[in-house]
Amino acid sequence: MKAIVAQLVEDALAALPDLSDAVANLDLATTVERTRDAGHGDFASNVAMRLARTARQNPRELANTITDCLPDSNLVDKTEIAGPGFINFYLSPAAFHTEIETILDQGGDYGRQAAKDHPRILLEFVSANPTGPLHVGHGRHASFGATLGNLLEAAGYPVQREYYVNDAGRQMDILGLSVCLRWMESQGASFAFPRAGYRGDYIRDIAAEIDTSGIDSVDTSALFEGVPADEPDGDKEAHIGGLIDAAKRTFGDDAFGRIRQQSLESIRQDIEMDLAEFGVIFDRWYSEQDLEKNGRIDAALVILEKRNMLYQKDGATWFRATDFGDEKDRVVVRENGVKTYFASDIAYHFDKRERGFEHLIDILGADHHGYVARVRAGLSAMGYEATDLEVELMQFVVLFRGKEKLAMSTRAGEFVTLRQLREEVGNDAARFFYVMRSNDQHLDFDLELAKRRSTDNPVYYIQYAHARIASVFRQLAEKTLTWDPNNGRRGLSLLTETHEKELMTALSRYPEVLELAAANRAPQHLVHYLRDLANEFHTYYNAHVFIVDDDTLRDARLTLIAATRTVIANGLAIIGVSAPDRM
RNA sequence: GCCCCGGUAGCUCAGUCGGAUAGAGCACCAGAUUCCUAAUCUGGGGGUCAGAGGUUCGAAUCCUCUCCGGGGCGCCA
Repeated sequence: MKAIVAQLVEDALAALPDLSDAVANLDLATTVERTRDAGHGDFASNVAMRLARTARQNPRELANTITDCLPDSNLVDKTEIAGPGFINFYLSPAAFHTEIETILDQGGDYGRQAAKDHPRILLEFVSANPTGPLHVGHGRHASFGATLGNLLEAAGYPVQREYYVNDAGRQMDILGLSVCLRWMESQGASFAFPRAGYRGDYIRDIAAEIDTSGIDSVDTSALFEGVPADEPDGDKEAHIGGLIDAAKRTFGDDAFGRIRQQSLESIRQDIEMDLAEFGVIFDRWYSEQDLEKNGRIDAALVILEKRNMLYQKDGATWFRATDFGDEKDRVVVRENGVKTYFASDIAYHFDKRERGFEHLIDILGADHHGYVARVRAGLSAMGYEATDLEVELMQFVVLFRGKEKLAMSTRAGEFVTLRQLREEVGNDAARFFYVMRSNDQHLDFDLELAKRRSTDNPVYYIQYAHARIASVFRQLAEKTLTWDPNNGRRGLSLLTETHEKELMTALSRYPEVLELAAANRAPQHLVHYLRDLANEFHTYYNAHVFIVDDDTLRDARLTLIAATRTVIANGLAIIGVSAPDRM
């Protein structure tokens, strides 16, 4: 709808050749906006003020000139010049009626833009290490990422959702060892579990179900002999490192490797199932092990070497990150010959780009912000643009139960898992609450509020609007009446109540909200919009009876609320929240 | 020390590319409610947009500095 007004302004300016220079460096789409105050009409343009300086004209006079050149349109009732030089547009009722018809015609597609071919977007999110179940922080990443993916698709972009599985490296060895040790305990062995091991109960569960043949006959003394002391007397990293070496030696690389793979695969599958239950589906699970196996990390290092981006120092191989704006050079191969995590990440991001994705979006925890510059540097050094990579940083989640803040200690295994949260408040409330706030705002997640079945709870309030509309149609049937949509369309001009006009205005904003939320990577705009829309509907419901005796007025009102139901359902679908017909 | 994010009503937060009188929910106060769902509704009070300077027709928004809170600055991942 905004586009209609913007087009009128553009046409008017085209008829004013004297202004063409000034117009040239102005993005006209940005000069039209919704008014905040109905007293200013439906849309306002600040184009005259924006052009006034370069055109060296008084803004109000300029606004007058532009208004005179506006083409006639049956969608605009009148225009006014107001304030310092705003042009206010008052749209005709027909403009809103057309929009209602568009909603009904397009249904689930209403608000979506035409599919574009470019840029192809690769959206990577969650990517939690497969060392344990997802916790509430990951839930925010999952909800935000899934919603952003939906928003970008609604904006017409081709999107692939990807989960990068950090299934290589030392922490996988620590996982494998933790499982071995828990299994040995289950067989009656007794020893101090390493401080740096994974201590959660899920490790015992894995130990109970996987194939541990190969470590059956090992006695603990052989494993712990000669291993450096654990904390507090010694160093926990050295201790667990010694245990890993001992385990590989005594069990054999094959047996240990098998346990490690089974353990991580068990956790990875659990994560995938957890996310699927949460409505978060990935197109691809990209394994770091595969990256290494396929030689892509070495290949990336060769390219960097050829481009003279690497050098040796202190026995390690360094990448010249400072040449690309990072604050220091970074190690890619350690003195011990082991490649760093950063080396695989260069290779991974290069690979994303090589697979034809022109725009890469990573959703990362705010604690990873220091990492962004070097990944960008890597991408630049590999011959792509640093700006090809966009990073959205997520701030942390703090759980509340009413006023009480829930302590969460990952170390002690006391963290709340995503699964526990979902079970307590339900998927809908969880998906909704997680995207309620801007990603760069800390999120206070109130479990009590999320569970409440009253209008205090925004997700409830919005779903209730949807269910209420369905209920009205059930009432209609009970009264043995039917809705005639065509008659309703013809009768839309009967909808002249303030509440009806406000509801129509709110509905017509939906495509603009979607576009804005996608462009700004800001799902909270959609959340706020849906709450506003639900509020407009509930207010209307409370003020007027829909099922009236007059056939045409009744059909028209039912047409309006049917359109409302469609928009609420579409918006909730983007967030991943159900739109129930009954509650 | 350097880097990132935040600071807007009592609380939790929106505020688009600079736009007209600063927005919502909760809480609070006052009313209403024989009615398609009380699983409520209507109205009201409440602001030094952290502070100071700058840019301009116009600043919560952009720039500079300061203060406060969170996070990050590994041959960890």
